[in-house]
Amino acid sequence: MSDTGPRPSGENLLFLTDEQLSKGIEAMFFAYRGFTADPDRILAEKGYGRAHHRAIHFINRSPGTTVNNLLSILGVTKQSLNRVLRTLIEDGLVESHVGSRDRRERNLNLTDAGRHLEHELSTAQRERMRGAFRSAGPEAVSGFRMVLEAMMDGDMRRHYKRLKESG
Amino acid sequence: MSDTGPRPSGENLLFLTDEQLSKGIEAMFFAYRGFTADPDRILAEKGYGRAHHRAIHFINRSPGTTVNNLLSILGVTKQSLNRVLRTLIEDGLVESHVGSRDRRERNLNLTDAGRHLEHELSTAQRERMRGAFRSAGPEAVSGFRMVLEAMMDGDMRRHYKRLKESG
DNA sequence: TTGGAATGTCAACAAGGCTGACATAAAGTT
DNA sequence: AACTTTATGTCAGCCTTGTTGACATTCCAA
Repeated sequence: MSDTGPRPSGENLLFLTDEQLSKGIEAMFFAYRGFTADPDRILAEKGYGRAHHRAIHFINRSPGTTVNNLLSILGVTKQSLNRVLRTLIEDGLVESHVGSRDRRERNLNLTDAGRHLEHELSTAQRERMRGAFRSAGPEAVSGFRMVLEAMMDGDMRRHYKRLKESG
Repeated sequence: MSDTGPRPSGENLLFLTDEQLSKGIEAMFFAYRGFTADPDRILAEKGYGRAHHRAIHFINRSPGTTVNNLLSILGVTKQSLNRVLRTLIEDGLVESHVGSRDRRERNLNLTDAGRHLEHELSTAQRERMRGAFRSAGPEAVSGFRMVLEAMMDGDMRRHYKRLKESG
């Protein structure tokens, strides 16, 4: 269970030692820090946190989305999300309108101010991603996405693919 | 700044649209959720959180490490780390010994119980990583690591490489 | 011996998770 | 029409994990 030497996977000739896997784990940990670092700085200036960023990101990505859909993407409780949404609506970054087909629902959209902050955040994060993609090269980018997609839970992969197609 | 069509990078012929970069961003977000899901379940059963996991992981990776080194790897305040370390020491998962060269320092090590929990956590996380690596293939794994390494901040990349070499 | 570094501890606070309970409106079902 | 379910919002309270600030201790080094 915890031998250290290399061994064949038997499936596709991949030799995956615990050591190699641990390096992948540490790579994820350190990279995620970099991934969030730039938006975190911008958010901190304005008194927001990562939770606000996530809400803004996915509302921007699926304009008119409902609270329930956002809940299932973000994987938090409605109380948590509601606290964040309330401040964003109060601050005039997000608009909430009663749904047209189903009036129990709320359709969420960014205001101009919301789109402005979204752009600021996503630009910073994209620049980091662009730098990483450029320095690693196109083949690496494809591998990066394949591994990440394979690492997702089923529900999250569903959301990911849906957004990928719609985008 | 926000045009949508493809455009040349001019450096290595990579065409990186904002859309492609956004997909990379979402891939990171959803994949990180999967990355932490299995350890989170185990930790929750035992009343610990991710902060405990991180401490246990890096103490295991660098036995005898000091508090200061851990602080710089984890990027939190000593008060935050200390709270976590205190519970781990009280629970008998971590040992803290006065340093030999410098007796102001504390050398941190896992106890047998600590190693046991570490193994349980890392096995779960490695299995997820192994599955992702296998399904994506060896070239994808190499690309995955290149992109992640390029995404890190300088300090984190230093820590990452040091651990990679020592491992 | 004095200054600074490494560590630990106390207190207070905030963000952002969580659960549970309850309210309301709208839609669906019988 | 009556009832149930769904979508949302809200209140209260709790936990983890981050923060800052203040202060004590220990001990290396100049």
